[in-house]
Amino acid sequence: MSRQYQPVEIEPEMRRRWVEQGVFHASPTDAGEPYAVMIPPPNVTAALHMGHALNNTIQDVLVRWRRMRGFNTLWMPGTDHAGIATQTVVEKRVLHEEGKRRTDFAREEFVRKIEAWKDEYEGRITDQLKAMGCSCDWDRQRFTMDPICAAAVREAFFRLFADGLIYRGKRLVNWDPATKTALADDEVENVEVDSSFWYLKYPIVDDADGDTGEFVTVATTRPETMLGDTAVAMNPKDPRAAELVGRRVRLPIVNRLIPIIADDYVVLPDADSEDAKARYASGFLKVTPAHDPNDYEIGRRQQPPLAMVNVMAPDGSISLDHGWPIDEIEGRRFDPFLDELAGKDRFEARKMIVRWFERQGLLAEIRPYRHSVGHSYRSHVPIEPYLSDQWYVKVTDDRLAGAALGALAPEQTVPGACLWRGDQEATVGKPAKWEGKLLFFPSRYARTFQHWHENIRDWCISRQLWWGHRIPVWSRLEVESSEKELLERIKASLKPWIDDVHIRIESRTSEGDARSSRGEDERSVCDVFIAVRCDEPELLGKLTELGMEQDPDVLDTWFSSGLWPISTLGWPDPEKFPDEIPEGHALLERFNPGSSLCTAREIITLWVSRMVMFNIYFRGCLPFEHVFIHAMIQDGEGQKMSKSLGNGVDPLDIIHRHGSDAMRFTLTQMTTQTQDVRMPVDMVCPHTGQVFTPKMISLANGIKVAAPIQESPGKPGAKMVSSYGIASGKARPDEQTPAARNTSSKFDYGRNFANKLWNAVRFALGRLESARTGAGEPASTGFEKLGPADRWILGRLMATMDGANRALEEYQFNTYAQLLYDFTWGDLCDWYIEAIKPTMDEKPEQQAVLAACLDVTLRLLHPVMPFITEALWEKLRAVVPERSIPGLALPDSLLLACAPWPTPNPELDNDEAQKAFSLVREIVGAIRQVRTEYKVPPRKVVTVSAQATAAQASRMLQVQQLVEILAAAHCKDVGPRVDRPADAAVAATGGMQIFVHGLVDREAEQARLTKALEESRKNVATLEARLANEGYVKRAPPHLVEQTREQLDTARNRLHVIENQLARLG
RNA sequence: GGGCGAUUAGCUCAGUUGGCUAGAGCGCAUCCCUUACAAGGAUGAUGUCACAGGUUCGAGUCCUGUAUCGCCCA
Repeated sequence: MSRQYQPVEIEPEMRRRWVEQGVFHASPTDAGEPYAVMIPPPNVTAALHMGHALNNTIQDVLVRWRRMRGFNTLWMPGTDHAGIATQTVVEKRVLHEEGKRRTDFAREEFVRKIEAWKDEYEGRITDQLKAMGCSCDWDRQRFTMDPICAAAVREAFFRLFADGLIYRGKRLVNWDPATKTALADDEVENVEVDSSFWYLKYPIVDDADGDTGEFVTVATTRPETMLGDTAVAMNPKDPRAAELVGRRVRLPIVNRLIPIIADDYVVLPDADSEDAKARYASGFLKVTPAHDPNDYEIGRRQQPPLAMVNVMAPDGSISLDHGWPIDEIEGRRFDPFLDELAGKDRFEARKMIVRWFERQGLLAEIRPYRHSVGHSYRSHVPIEPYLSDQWYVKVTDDRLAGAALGALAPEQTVPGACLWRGDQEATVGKPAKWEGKLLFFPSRYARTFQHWHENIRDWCISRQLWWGHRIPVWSRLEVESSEKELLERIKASLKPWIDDVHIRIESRTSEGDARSSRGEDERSVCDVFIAVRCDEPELLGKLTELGMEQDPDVLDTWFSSGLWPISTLGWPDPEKFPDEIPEGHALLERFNPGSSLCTAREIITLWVSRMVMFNIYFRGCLPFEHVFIHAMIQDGEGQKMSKSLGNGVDPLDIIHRHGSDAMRFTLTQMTTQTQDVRMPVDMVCPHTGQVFTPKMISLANGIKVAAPIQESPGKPGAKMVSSYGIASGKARPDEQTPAARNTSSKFDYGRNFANKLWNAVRFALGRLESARTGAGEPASTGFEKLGPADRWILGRLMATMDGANRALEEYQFNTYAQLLYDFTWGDLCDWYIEAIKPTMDEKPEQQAVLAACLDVTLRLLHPVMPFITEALWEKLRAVVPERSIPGLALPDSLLLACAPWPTPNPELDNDEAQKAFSLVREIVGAIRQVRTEYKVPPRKVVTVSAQATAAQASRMLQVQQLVEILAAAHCKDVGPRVDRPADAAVAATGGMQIFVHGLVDREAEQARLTKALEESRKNVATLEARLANEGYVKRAPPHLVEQTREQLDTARNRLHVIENQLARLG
């Protein structure tokens, strides 16, 4: 064994063994209670960073722990296609490298490019996870767009469609004009923006449509949308309302006559209000139902509903071709200025319109205003509320959001809010098996979950993208006098597939449809929608034959990831995939419902919610019962590490320098109940190997990142590319300027620990081996002879086992790591091994205790440090084949990864032994202090004697040998009549006085004792004050008062000793 | 605007029903390459626990308010 732990020398070999033995492969027929964890599928836009390393380390700790405990454990791996994110990344790359846009390619051709990207990154991500030691069932790896997952998506869509939970709606969506797609509410980021309120004057007209010379002044932050105004609203409480409501204004430029209406939503102006909106309000609100969600609602509240006029093209430019009323266009009553506006970008149009109003004398005022504006999380341009046809899932239905609320554990549910009242159909009075079973760790996140579902809105699932699951709906516009006949006709032609299609016919007369105003024969035009659940070519051919076209849009990525816990197991029909899932339905039945989900908090709404709703709806059970929400890893600047920012650290960089176990241990130790860990990142110069802090730059959005190109700190003129440079595409590494790896000194913690463990085992095995070859005595003899140190370490071992179990049970990962660290380093290495060094060769029972300690330590550490423990396990087995000791069964196993998790035996924890060893530590500490202060060389044995009562002396005698070993001392006399030799320094403990002989520096002694005296006096005073407090003595728990009294006795004793000694010196 | 969280040693962070004379790692100081480990050992120094009130015999911990920072939702 090498003197230093070298991770590279063992990690690949250990990985090979696990795979060879099939340790990670779960079979539904295996024994044991099932334990299933579904990986949050990393998206394939980029490689993993430290946040993913944390996420997966935690999962692996849980999974390996359960596996060792005998659970039938499945950890399902896979990746997510991440529709918009991946498509955007590839679009950028293609534009950069080929100078071409997506639209320069055929759809299939471009999708193939994205697939190639996906293959590359799926491979890289898998390699990263494997390098980390993740014990996923790699035989079952899935991808959200592979055939198995695609089948689940089609089935889910089909069922929701058939059940009326998917509908098509012309609604205001969050439209991203840059990527030309709709976004879900949670894909919109709100950003504070400096803008203005513009005050526009609209002329009031009389009954003959002539201007009256009066005006109303509307206040708006978005003047460009005025083209789509269809009303001006006032608060009914506004004193001016009585006179104005019901009259009309002429919309400038457009010359549309629009009514003044009343609606409570309008804010009353109040110059002194605390509410900024009231300070800026004019009392008149321009109502643009097609371009503002609030106006949309106002429009719907009116009777009859207000007209909706869409004034923009999908790219955000002003357009008359996307829902402008046909009669207005034909009538051409508007100002010629409108022709100039057409085709202009919305922000350009804003400026032009403001100037136009100014020229016409219709601009009353401009006031600067700061407010938050929704931006696309992907393209970062402002969102345009936009009227368009989209598919929605009716998640507001009680069967979806309601069920999610019902799943939440009652003890984590805040009462009083609207709650799930039970599924009347399914459960006749009895709660479903999933009700009240969902628990969050830490519990406060249950509230985020609850709040989300109480305020949820229908989920827009269509995305105008090429990369994703194509919406499985075929449609055609039909002209038919009878819907019934139409339905029969279609049914007849699709007869062979009638179970796999669901036909819906919608008349085009639905309210709010702009097309209805074009004067088509309303009663005869209808949309035929056919949802298809299979992908049989004949059926699809038939649909084409019927003139049907498949919806060009794809589904929101979260639709497929919402199905992840069941799609990966083959739902709805695993038997269709005998190659991938030879077990058929058994797999799904065994591992769904699942067990634990580990994720970050921003995913609660995006993903956790949808998995819960879908799993309950489709399978009648939960996807998992526990949700553990872990920290977000930030960079040194306190910014979230993210794939898109490119400020992440590649786990492979850390593994390269520190080893996988070191990384895992450090991350686990960082995982506390509070959130967000800051990780300052350094760079490693590829030219010199030096570690340095990189030069940072600020991006336009204020984010700080490492500059793309960095100078070598050690080699003048030499340069390198930072990981941000690579991720952003701003620099590309070559031979002269290679890529630099990142590192962080945080991981030294784990690396040092791994090295400590390595050396402890290396030393112990060396000694055990030589002992074996000599005597060959069975390990389990001589247990009646166990000394205080042996009994003490066994007690500590039991406490550590117990604590580790409890910590893992409660998802307290840092506690688990800390307990093992303290035991291994503090107890085992610093004290026990040091204590037995001189004696263990002669004592088989001591050898056995040591071997048992090593065995248990390796088992307990395995979930967090799988590589090093597996490697050491092999060596331990070779030297000590039988490691059980009386009271502690430690069954052997070829591989540690599937060795049984040990059970603590309280009988091995002995209070007396703990006390005895405390005494050792106290005396040894006191002697070491004296040694240090007198600069006694470490190896030099000092002579000590002690003045002690008979009882103390007797206790001292029992541990005398340990004291001698650990303090490098020779104990001469202990007893009541032992006096301080003239040349001795005094080490005062709570109980007795210890004299360290041969140290004659009187002044040093005096200084030392004076200092100790002060400390001691302070201590006594504190304790006396506490006991002098009547309230404390009367009301504090008696055992605490008793304890304080004991402490005071000890402290006084010590004080007297010091006083005496000082007096004698003097 | 609503919600959640953070503020503890120079740095990064623990501190689970109030009992603390507030801890760890790194860093710092002194000594030691003692045949497990210098990625190590021994010893030591370092804190108005953000601020202001309150409850209590007792508050880093509970309550109220303030400030600063972060995240989520509208």
